[in-house]
Amino acid sequence: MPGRGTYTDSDATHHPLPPLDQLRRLPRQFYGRPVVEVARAAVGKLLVHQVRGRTLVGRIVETEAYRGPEDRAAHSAGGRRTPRNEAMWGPAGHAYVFFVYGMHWHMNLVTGSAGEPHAVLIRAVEPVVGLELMARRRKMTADRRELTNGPGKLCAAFGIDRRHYGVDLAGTGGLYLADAPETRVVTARRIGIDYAGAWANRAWRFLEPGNRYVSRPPEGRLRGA
DNA sequence: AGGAAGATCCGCT
DNA sequence: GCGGATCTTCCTG
Repeated sequence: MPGRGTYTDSDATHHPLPPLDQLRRLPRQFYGRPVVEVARAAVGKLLVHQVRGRTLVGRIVETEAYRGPEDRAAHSAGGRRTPRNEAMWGPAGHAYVFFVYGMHWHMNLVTGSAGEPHAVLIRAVEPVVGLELMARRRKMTADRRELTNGPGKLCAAFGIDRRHYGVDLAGTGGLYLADAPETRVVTARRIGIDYAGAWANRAWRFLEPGNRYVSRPPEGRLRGA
């Protein structure tokens, strides 16, 4: 068993991280900025889920910014406000969780000012703590990159679903982001939104180059963010 | 009221 | 690489 505030060998990554008992929850101001800025800043930060005495931590290695109502790729495109995407209009620092393809959950960070339907999709994390539980939920061994290398996969591994719709990440709940050192970030086109016309070409995907948990390597030459 | 599509994943070839 | 899974939401494509 790991001691308090330490990582086990199997949990260790090659990145410098704060001790487990000193995780600093990111404050609301982190989210209350322009969505593209938050998407970039979120890469390298820690996704933490503490529930029933268990702690899961993942290092965010890939995000995407969605900026409705102009952004045609966003669920808030055109200002269509429904019970499903309602959380996008809410205050910064809350979670927008949605269900797609009849079986997958995705998690977003609501950003900017209330009334601006902007959000950051968390597309991939590098597992850091709680790999055993993640592996059990994902029905695979903990050494595989498929554990958390996609937006639906990481939600399955972390047990994130409808129960987390709208929760306050900057409050006192068990789901939140924690601070971690900056890392290298590059941009790319967003994935799976080819229907969005010119908006599909925006470089609003942010990722840590070379990280094996990135859902899928970007096409073409990498551009620094 | 009905159908189509979806910010995906998985297993098979 | 490809197609099927699976189901909620939204618009009538």
